[in-house]
Amino acid sequence: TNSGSCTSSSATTKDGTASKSSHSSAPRTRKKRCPYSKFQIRELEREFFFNVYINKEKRLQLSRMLNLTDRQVKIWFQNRRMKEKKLSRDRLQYFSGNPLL
Amino acid sequence: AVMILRSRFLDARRKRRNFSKQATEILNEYFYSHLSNPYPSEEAKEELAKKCSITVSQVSNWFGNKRIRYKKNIGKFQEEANLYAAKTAVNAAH
DNA sequence: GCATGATAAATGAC
DNA sequence: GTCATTTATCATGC
Repeated sequence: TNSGSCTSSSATTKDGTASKSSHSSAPRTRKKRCPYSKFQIRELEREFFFNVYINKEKRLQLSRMLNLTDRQVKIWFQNRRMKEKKLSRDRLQYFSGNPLL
Repeated sequence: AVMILRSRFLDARRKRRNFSKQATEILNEYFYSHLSNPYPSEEAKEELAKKCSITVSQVSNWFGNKRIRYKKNIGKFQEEANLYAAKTAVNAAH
């Protein structure tokens, strides 16, 4: 649904060394949250199912294929692991006090 | 039967239901009486969850949403803030 | 039509 | 690495 608005490039160009300037407080603008496409999610989920922890090598490969940064892929896996943990907790709580079991 | 429960669990998550009036009351009381530091500890969250009959995650969600939405538009919540400020003042007097 | 609860990217503490 | 959080977005209630 979203198309090309968020694809890669935005802040990745040369990152960092912008050191130049912005004196003291450089509250570098927080990167705007951009939802990933269905395709990106499918590929990320596929790899996650295969391996909850991803190699550096596969991470680079996947980031290139999906037009994401390695950092974004890394963060996605971290968040995805947290989601899995929360799902487990919720399942336990939901099915524990169930009258039909 | 298991499948029914499974599906029921799956769509029970994003399907939103408003909290009870009493629950919102309790959460707001805590929020506005800790306005300088509206970050309840894990223990406080558990107690709030129990009193509101909701989960700890739901308490965290509520405070996360409340903090950002309050910060983004303090004016809109001014009336509400005064209301609960007065309420906690009365409670303190008793 | 917004208010509200839940989820998805992104950051930072540790 | 985990994990609480911020922020925008999503989906629903009314």
